[in-house]
Amino acid sequence: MSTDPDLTPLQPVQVALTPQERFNDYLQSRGMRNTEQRRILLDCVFHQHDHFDADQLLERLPNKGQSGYVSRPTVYRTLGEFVDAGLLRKFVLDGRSVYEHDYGYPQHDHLYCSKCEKLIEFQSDALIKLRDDVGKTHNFQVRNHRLIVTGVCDDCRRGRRRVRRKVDLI
Amino acid sequence: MSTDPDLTPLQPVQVALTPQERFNDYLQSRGMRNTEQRRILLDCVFHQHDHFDADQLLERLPNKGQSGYVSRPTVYRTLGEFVDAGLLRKFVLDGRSVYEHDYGYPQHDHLYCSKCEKLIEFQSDALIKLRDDVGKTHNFQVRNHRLIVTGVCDDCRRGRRRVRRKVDLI
DNA sequence: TTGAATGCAAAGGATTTGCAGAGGC
DNA sequence: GCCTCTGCAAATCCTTTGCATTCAA
Repeated sequence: MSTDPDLTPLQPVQVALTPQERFNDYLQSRGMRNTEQRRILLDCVFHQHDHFDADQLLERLPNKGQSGYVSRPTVYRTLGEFVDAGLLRKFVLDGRSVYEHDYGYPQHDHLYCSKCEKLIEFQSDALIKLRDDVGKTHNFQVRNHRLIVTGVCDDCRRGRRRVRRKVDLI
Repeated sequence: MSTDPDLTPLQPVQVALTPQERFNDYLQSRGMRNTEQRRILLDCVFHQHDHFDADQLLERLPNKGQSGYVSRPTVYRTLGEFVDAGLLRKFVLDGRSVYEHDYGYPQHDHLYCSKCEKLIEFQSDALIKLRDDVGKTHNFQVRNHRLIVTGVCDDCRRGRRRVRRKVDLI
C-alpha cells in the first residue's frame, strides 16, 4: 500500500440500498409504519456524516409548533430503531449516548481528544486480528468491540484555540 | 515465553506503598482529611480484587444505623477520590460506572460476555503498540485507552447455567 | 377501520449538589 | 477552633414510559 491507511479518510462501503430503502425494508418486515417523523429523522441523520447525540439531533430539527417538529421521546425511540435496523451504531461517551453511521460505513475506532472533545476515526485491520486472536485464546466468541484512545489531538497540542464542543465533527 | 500470556492470570505489579499509604499521601498533599469513611471504603475496595459499581460497594457495607455505615453520596465522592489518587480505574458498562483496581495492577483490557455479563481480563502488549502507533500517525498524544470486546464467553457457549450478575467477579 | 406511532407529562435510574451539623487536625 | 467532611434531602441529567390522541395502511 503506498499511502498510510491510518491517514486515509475512511471511505464509504459499497451498499445495495440507500439508508431509506433499507429502513423501509426493516419497517415492512416488522409491520411498522413509515411515518413522517421517521422520514424526517432519517433524512436529518444521513444528511451529514458526523457523531451526534439525541440533543444535537433535536437542535437540528424545527422547534415545537413548527412544521417538521419531532418530540424528544420520538427521537429517542427512533434512534433505537435505527440502531436495530443496522443504520447507526451507538456508544457512550462521558455519560451520553453518541451515534454514528454504521450502514455504508466501514468498521472503525476512535481517538478522543480530552481537551476539545473531538473524535477522530481510524481503521486498523491489525486491531481486528488482535481482538479475534484474544477471543480464540479464551474460547470467547467475539461479536464486536469498542476501542477509544484518549489523549490530546494535534490541534490542541499546538495550542490552537477552538470552540470546545460536546461531540465534534470528525 | 513458554505459556500463553493471554491465559496467564494477571499478576500484581510491584509497588512501593500500600494503597492505604498512597491514599494518605494523596490526602496530605491536598490538605484533605483521613476520615473513618475513607478508611472503611479503602479497606472494602482493596479487600478483594474484582469489578464493582457504587451499588455493589454499598451492599458490602453495613446498613444505615449500623456502625461502619457510609452514605451513598460519600461513596460516590470517595470513589472519585480513589480514581484521582490513581488507586482505581473507572469505566462505563451498560450505563453504570464500574471500578477496578489500578494501583498495583497491570494495564489490561476486557472481554465482556453479553449473556452472563462476566468481565474477563486480558493483557496485550501488541495492543499498546498498536494504539501508540495510531497516535503517532495522527500526531495524537495518547494518554490511555479503553477496549471492550463483546461476545459470548466459554461457559455460556457450552450452555452452562449460571447466575446472571450485573458485573461478575473475574 | 384498526392497531401502531406520536406527543405530552410524568416517572425512572444513576449520580451530584446545597447545606447544616459532625469531626479531623 | 477552623475548615473539611458527612449525611440528608433534593436536584440534576439523560432516558424511558403510560396514556389519550393521531394517523398510516
